[in-house]
Amino acid sequence: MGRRKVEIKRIESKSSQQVTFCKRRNGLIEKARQLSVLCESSVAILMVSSTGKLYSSSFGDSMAKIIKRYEIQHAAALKNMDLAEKSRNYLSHKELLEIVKCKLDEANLDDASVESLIYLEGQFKAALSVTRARKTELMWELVKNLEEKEKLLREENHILVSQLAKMEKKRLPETEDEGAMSSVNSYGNSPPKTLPLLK
Amino acid sequence: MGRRKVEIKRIESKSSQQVTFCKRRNGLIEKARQLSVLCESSVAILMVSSTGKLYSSSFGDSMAKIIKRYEIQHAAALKNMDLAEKSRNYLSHKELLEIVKCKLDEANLDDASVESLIYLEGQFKAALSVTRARKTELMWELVKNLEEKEKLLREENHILVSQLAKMEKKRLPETEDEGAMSSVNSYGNSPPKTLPLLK
DNA sequence: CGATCTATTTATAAGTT
DNA sequence: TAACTTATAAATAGATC
Repeated sequence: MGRRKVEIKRIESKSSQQVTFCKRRNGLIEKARQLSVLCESSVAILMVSSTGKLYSSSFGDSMAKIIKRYEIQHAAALKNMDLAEKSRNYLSHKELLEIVKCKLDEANLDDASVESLIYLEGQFKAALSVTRARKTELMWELVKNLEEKEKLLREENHILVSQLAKMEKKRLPETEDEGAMSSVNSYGNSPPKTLPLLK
Repeated sequence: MGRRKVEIKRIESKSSQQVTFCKRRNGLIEKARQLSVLCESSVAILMVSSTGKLYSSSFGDSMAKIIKRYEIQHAAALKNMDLAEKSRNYLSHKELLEIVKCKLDEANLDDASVESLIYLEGQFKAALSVTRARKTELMWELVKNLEEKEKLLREENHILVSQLAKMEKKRLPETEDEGAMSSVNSYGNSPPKTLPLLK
């Protein structure tokens, strides 16, 4: 669209290239703006000229947000893998980085303010440990249950031992044998069929 | 450039909006490609539709490289600002990381390790996971121990109940009382002082 | 719906200042 | 060199299939 048709191939003349870059760069940005407005969408454009200069613009959301969005999407495939496991399997720097970025983004979608890297680290660890914390919690419940059972069983045992000792004494009153089973408390004579302890 | 002029403002009809998004998105991408080829430059475009779907394309360099370029540049602009002030101004974690990376660069870590901070963080997290795994492991040991104890205590109980039953019978041979404690196996007459079960 | 067509608008290459 | 002009290519809105 100009005085004559141009082939889409490298422009040899550096100055023409520069002019065209400038014109088309502006055109691209305007098109992006229009797309954003017309279609209620976010658009980000990054351009690096042949001389290495960077141009960027975004519409709708901020550049940071759009890029973050991209990275979340991009890392989505990796995010569910267990970090430690990946580590053990000799993850490359790049892959590990992807996972880490993803986790950070997950932990930080609302752009909360931060004061230090330690805070960030804390956020990160917290996010990481939610699932594990639940697992630990359940395990603790299990352990406590078992400990309770153990205590009850020991009590029951103790009572039984006492009863046995008493009966032994009745049968053989001369025995002075005591030791570990020296009973403390006595119960009624009828042997308990089952102590109402376990389930 | 169509049958009639359109104002650049939100398209009300969702379906028209969708059609326009699709057409102009393709147009934008083609323009980006042309700019890249004509002017030997790199161009990246990210678009998020109103329905939240992400579209991206890049020409020249890879998306990752272009974004990294942007982030480094962006961080460079931030690196001289006061950290605390930036914090107050709702710096995102990502931006903070950029600053830190910059600082690391300044501190002249060699160029290849621009990402070393994030990498280290990843490593750190991996280490954390390992620690958690160890904790879990120990907990499982604990659980298994407790379960073993429980089993042994139940056995012991069972034996004690049997013994009591036998003695009861000896004293009151006429009793036909049985029930839950009806014993199965018998032991020697001497009551066990302590069964060698626990610790 | 999505692809294709075409009347128009828009972008821009080259020319001009 | 950059800004303005203009002839023309390209993009696309709405229609049609």
